[in-house]
Amino acid sequence: MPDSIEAEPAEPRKKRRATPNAVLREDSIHRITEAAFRLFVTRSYAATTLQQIADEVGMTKGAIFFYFQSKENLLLHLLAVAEQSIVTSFAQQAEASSGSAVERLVAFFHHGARQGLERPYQLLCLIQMSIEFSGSETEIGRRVSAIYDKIYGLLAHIVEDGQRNGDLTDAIKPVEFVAMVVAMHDGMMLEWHRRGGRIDGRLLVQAVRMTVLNGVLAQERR
Amino acid sequence: MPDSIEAEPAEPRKKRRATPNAVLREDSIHRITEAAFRLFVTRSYAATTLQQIADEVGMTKGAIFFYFQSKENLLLHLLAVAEQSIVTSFAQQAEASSGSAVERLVAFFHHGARQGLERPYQLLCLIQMSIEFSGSETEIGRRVSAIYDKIYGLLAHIVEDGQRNGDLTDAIKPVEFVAMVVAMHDGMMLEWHRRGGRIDGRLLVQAVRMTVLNGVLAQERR
Amino acid sequence: MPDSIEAEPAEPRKKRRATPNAVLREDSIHRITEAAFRLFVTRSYAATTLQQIADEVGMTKGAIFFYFQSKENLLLHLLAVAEQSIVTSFAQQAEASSGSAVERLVAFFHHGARQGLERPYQLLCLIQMSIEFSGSETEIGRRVSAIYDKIYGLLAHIVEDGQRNGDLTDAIKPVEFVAMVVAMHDGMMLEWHRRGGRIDGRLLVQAVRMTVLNGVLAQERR
Amino acid sequence: MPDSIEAEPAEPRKKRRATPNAVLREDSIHRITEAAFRLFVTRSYAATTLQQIADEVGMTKGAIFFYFQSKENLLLHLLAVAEQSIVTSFAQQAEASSGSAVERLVAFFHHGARQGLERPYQLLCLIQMSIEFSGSETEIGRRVSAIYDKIYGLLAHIVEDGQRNGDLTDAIKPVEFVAMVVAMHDGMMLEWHRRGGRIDGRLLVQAVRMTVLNGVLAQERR
DNA sequence: AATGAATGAGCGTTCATTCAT
DNA sequence: AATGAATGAACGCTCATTCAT
Repeated sequence: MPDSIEAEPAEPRKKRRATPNAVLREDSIHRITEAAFRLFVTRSYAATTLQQIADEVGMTKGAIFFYFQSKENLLLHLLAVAEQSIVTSFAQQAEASSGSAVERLVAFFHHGARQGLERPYQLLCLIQMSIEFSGSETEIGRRVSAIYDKIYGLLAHIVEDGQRNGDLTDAIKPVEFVAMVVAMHDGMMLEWHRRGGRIDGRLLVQAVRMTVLNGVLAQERR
Repeated sequence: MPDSIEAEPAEPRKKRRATPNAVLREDSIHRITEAAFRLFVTRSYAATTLQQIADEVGMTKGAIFFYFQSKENLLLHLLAVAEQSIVTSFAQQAEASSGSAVERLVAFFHHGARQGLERPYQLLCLIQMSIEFSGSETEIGRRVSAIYDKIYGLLAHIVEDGQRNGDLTDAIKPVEFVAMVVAMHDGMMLEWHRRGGRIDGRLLVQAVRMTVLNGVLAQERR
Repeated sequence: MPDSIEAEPAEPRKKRRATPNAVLREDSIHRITEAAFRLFVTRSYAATTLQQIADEVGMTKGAIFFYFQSKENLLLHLLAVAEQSIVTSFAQQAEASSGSAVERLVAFFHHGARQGLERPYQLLCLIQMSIEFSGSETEIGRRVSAIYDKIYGLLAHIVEDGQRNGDLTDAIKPVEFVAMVVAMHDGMMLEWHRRGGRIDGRLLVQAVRMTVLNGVLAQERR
Repeated sequence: MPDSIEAEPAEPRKKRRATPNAVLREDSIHRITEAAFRLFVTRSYAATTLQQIADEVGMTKGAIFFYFQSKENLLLHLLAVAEQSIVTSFAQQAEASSGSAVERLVAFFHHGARQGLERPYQLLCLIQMSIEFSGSETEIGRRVSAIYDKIYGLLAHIVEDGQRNGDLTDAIKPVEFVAMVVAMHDGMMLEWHRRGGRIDGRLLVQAVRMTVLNGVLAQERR
């Protein structure tokens, strides 16, 4: 049950006993969430209708409004879920790690790759919305920005450490370094999605990792 | 007049010489095209209304229908323009080039960067639509795929040359190599757009180019 | 417990004595009734949702359906309550009265004023619904008309008596006389409600009563 | 053409020549306005759907949105029209009048009665909305309040004059006096509407006027 | 006695599109 | 060459209503 970790939408007015109702509730929320992740990623938020989501899960639009109070709120829920299972979990891992900066950067790519394979739509949802709402002064725009700022912050920390220790080349300034790392990470995910599975995700990750570490020049030419 | 090269929409009812009318016509098409590029990129195709485009250029929706016969057709026109000024021009340059594979790959990044700076919305439009319509079985989806296949083909050619010559490491298979190059290129553009100008485009390009060439490891650690 | 005299909705499944349950039942019905009176008057029937009523009394919509079987039925209940406490009580009083026609007309205004002060929403509900459903061929429309016909009948009786006895001027025909009395009575209540308490109800009643009795011309000008 | 005096909704973006289009425009606006007046009065604003209005005028809902941008805006337009043809015209008349206070009060009733006979739905719309939105903190609520305040002001002026001159009894305070006049005026209109034409409007007006002037007591009883 | 889940009809609104002028 | 009027399908959303528990 990878998704809907700690789903927190629309608290019911009263206590939540472990009744069949509570189970039904969690299940419905989970199914709507899953369907929304997939559709928002494959057709964009604006082009996805609630009817499509409802059809997918075999409910009516009304059911979606019962659990989430609006389309926007549904997306905000998805963002919270995705942030939790992707960003937060990486943050915890990065904090706990005692590896070098390079190891932690590689871990970032691996973490992304693993998430991308296990719950591709969560990661892609984050990326997709960061494009669809980039710079938009809506609540969603602000939420997405906040999530990305968190990622930037985590990576900046690692990069500064690495440059201080001499693990990473000083030739690139931290801000651009971080931007580049995110660019490669997101670009990789999008390219994988664009190819619609007609490319081996693992090989792509490997290619990106090798390139980031060593560059593309053949050994002898350096 | 960088945009609207080879505008082919809405044949005028009578053949026209370079009358004032024809000039007005070109100008109207050009203005609509520019506005559409910008809006489709910043708000996505689905979320942009023809009214917004019409407002932007001071015309009515009817005028857009007069020149382009549908919203979809307008986007197809944008794709043709973008393909022309970005892909085709790169193809010609790559063909003419006598440099090494690495030099030609670097040229790809530089070409993208130059386009990104000169007409950011054209390049971003291509990328954005490749996401918004990835895998969609519409005419637009097919058109976008065709353009990307063209890019993949051009790059594959360069990479194979490079690996044959020993310019590029053999450690990565051509398909994934190309995917990686496109991923980095597009990721870079998106990250630049995401930051909304709060990052220096030139520095970002430089960071990506250096990393692609040499990797991130400090010299002594290799 | 002024409201909900003769509550007749939703017969309980089993005959109940005055058990705690029956008390709870009466209390719930009473609270729903009160809230509905207030909301139907202040926001109109059409614009009031059952959710708003439910929120007001701290129950769920389901509870309302348990006691009253539909929104329409809830309003019919309100009308019955209002008719009982306003029209019927006035009828009894008018019947028992041995005063002159004028005294009984004044009593009508005073009765209305007293009801208006004690349970303003019941009286206003009647008036409001007579406007909202005037001439509508629904059950509610017919119910409201019946209530008003009862009022017209009572007043017509008094007026005819008064004109026969010479208490009231013959210059006005009974039907229009009654219409005028009701118009003034209801208009007064509405004006008081429109002013939202920013006017002294007692002074307004006094002004209307004096005018109805003596007119507005200063004594010496008559 | 009683309604739509100076209709000012949705200014077209460009110049308005006296083309057939402009005529069409005025006609469509006029027909929608008329239908809306009637339906909002007979079924209330909340209970009237735009579909009903569209059906009435043989257009689609979209046409209503083309001219008025929302249901609320349509009502605001109605209020502006009604204010113009009822309140403003009375204000001009009252200003120009050189009669006594009593004559001007009678003129108020006659003005209302004439409006009520010529364009009953405009006057009733004002009254109806003053009930439906009384005290509501919406734009409509504020607009309606402003209109009523204007009426209160006009009448207060007349009453104060009258009491100063001794035309009107001093026994009633101006504020309550005005409230009473409005109450009788509106109550009369509502009663007439409530009876749905089953009563002679002229006789009702006469009854109210006589009562207001002389009261209901027979001459000899005073 | 009352709830929470879910429905379905219909609402106000949007928007690509058509067409007479 | 371009507009303004109008459409119709579909959208996000609301709400009275049903029902198992």
